[in-house]
Amino acid sequence: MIFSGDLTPGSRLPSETELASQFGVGRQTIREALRLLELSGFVIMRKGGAGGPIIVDTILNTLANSFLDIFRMGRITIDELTTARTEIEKVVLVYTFKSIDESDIHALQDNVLKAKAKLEDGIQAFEENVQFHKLLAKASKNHVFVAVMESIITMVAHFRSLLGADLALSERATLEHTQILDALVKGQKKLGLELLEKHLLYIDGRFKEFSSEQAATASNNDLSGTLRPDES
Amino acid sequence: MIFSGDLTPGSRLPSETELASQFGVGRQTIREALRLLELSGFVIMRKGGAGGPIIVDTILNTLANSFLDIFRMGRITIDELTTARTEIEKVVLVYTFKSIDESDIHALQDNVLKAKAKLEDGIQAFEENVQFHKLLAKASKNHVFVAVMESIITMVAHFRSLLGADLALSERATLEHTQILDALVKGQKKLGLELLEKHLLYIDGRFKEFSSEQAATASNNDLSGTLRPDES
DNA sequence: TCACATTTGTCCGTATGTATC
DNA sequence: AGATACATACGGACAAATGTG
Repeated sequence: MIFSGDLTPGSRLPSETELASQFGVGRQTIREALRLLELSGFVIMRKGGAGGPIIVDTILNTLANSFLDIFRMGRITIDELTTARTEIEKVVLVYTFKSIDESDIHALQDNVLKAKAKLEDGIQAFEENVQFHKLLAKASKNHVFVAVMESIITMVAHFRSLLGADLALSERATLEHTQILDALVKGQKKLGLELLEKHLLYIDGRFKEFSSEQAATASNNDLSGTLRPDES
Repeated sequence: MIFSGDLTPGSRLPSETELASQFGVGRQTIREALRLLELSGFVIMRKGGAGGPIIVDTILNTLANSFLDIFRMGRITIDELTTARTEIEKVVLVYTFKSIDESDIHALQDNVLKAKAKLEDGIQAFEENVQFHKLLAKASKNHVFVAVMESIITMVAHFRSLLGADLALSERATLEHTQILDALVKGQKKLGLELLEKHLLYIDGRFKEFSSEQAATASNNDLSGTLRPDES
């Protein structure tokens, strides 16, 4: 029913006990089935009066968390990550140039404005800097690109968050985002691609510096993090 | 412990009852925790004497299933899928040319030989044709590319399996795989890229024919499939 | 602010099917 | 072929959380 669209986000399923009697099985069986749906990103469980299993759509989150698991297992090096990110984002940007529309541009402009406001207050615009690239992918209007980029960017953001704050980095990133957005608005495809490549090259360079510094100081084993960090 | 490498595939965890008493919780709580690990691709549950929760590594499978969920929800059109597949695979092939080694070539040769053997017997080499592209990605030696391509190819294969058998298509695919492999062996990068592009263009064209034919005949709603089809 | 109904979260005990030795 | 170990499933019960009146 979820696949066919009969159940859309916001719909509320019957309670566990009701589902159990409807299907003629025990509550534990229903619970594990609901747990599967929850982990697949199709429902969330809310306690209390108006609670119960509620249809949601957090599959992109689930997908990104799967990628994060691979990263956390140490099977992906920072070099592999940045290489793949750069190559794929370049390809996606070509389609973004083809398909971008007014609302995309507005969202991107809003993003850099918010980032600049934060920087004015002396705090780094980490979330906005990450979000900028997700918005770029969305503007390509290809859901596969969106899903892939969302996952890769999430891994990059996870790695970035492991390295403390860096106001200067966020400032430079925001500036370069502004330039890329400007090229997008003006339809300067070649310039936009060059700017993106330079931008990613710089960011990746800083990442590699960071990771070698970190490797030199301590053996950060990242066991403090939860398994499912952010279900926003 | 899985992330840090203390638990590697093949390790066996204590039984549910033992884990429950170790952590001071009930069995159902342990069961749901194990279910989470199972769905995340970290363990499988085996019944019987030497059974119990066993550490495995099927995260790529979990990842691909997440993508499949998005596809099944109808959020990805066949056009978006083939476009993204073509663009990303072209990028990956560049890295495959850089990093391919003897064992990769051997695996690819083995693949086309098996495919030809099947075709000789008059049966289509569906699995081998799919596997060829996964092997190409593996030869890039970039785990992000591997994960992304594995997922995309799985979606393509899922869609392909919805359209009945087609011996001629499999024959042509195998032939073109042979040519691409030949270019790889000889290091003819430009030729290889051209061959891949032509190959994907043809396959995608057939897919679009198929899907328009299908749309004309019946409203296939794909509800017969299981939620978690292949946990090989 | 307080009580109440609803629903999930967790627990225990028990029974059964099943794979392995 | 039988014993064993284990997951799977059921029913009943209570605690905790959450929204409503």
